[in-house]
Amino acid sequence: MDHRTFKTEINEQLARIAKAVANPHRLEIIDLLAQGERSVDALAQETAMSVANASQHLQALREARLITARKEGLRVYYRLADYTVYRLVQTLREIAQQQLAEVDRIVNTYLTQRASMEPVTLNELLTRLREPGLVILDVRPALEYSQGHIAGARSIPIDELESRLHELPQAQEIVAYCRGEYCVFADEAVEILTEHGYHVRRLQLGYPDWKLADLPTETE
Amino acid sequence: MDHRTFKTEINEQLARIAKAVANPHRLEIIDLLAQGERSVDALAQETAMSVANASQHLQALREARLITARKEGLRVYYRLADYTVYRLVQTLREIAQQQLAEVDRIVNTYLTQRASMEPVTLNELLTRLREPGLVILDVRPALEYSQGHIAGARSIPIDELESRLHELPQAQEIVAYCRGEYCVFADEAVEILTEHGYHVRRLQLGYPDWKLADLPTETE
DNA sequence: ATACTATTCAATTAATCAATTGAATATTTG
DNA sequence: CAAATATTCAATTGATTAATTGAATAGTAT
Repeated sequence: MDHRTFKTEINEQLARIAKAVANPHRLEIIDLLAQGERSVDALAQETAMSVANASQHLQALREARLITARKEGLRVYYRLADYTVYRLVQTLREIAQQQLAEVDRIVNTYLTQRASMEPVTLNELLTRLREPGLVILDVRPALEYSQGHIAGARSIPIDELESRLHELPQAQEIVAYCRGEYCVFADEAVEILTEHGYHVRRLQLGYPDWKLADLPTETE
Repeated sequence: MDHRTFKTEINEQLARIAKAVANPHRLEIIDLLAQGERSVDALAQETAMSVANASQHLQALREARLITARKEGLRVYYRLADYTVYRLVQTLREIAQQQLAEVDRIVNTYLTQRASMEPVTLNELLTRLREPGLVILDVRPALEYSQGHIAGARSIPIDELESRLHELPQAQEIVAYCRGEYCVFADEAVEILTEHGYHVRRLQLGYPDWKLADLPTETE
């Protein structure tokens, strides 16, 4: 029994997964794929990378079996190999938040309104899902909403919010959410809605966290 | 509001944590530190690295704020900066097991008896903690046992087990555990004890998983 | 058939990472 | 004090990673 070799080989497999996510672009790609399947050029655009570079990063994730692909015509669509792959991002996020002062500094620098907003926890929203006076507002792009969203949520993509305010009843409380803890769409929605006199709060996490917690979702 | 920059900076911090654990030696170091604080030369020995190399890897973990150090005389002792850092290893392990066929292949190659042994889950052991006929056997080195162990466990380090069999009542059921899912001490203990007619099963995970689940622990 | 398009592949270059080496630093002992 | 020791530091070397570039491949439309 060669323990040393066993240990080494096992830890090499664990490191293989860690290496695959040890790059900021690849983390962002996983985050986007957790919203729903995406083509290479869509991912490239969203992450401000060249198609060739995005493709290389996707091959790295694929080598580690974290994503899978299907081809349709000219396009290749990627998705998470298993939804639990998103747990890698979650755990990294939680540990980084806990251990790195830089995370707070970055959040406080860019999201200056967050300190004054009490977010809604997943659990709180779960208990209020059937509340008649509550609007759950998904401000991600409509495609993402249709691929999966919190049960009962309605969709107004952030870039349409200003022009579609009239669709939202001012008497109701709104919980806005988007892609995850570091997605800014919901922060922007809270700002806009607050300026227009709405009672609105941001959901603390995002759709992938909700889904991964096996809470009620819908697709369109 | 520069979303692109915010996204990039946040993901760089997440990647910083991932990079720190994206090395097999560093994963093993975290695993060992989860058993309790350790000096550099002890870590170097256990991981079959030079002291200089171990020290370099420790500096990498330290840069990512995953470990902390205290000095005592000539020696520097390292520990996890927070016990939840072990969650990185747990998550990587779970995703690797789920996504990489290589993990099963490696385990089946080196731990050939595992397929025929039904392990005890943490939950099952928790419900049986006060069972009078059950012996919980910690087969890690005695130092690790003293730094922290499952409440009510007794210690016989694996390298002393053959010579101390007489201390174990053959009429009782034994649950053996060690450092974690890929620690082989408990497998070896099961083999030895089974050969000698004991009724013994391995705990599925190890002490750090037990501790991280906030289940009852003791120190000596 | 040609032209266009989405993606991958492979090569190149620069940056980063890992192991080793030996010196430097700090502590302990006789 | 000198000698021994545990660890870190810094430099070197070789390996790996990331971005870019342009060619190759496969699919679609005319």
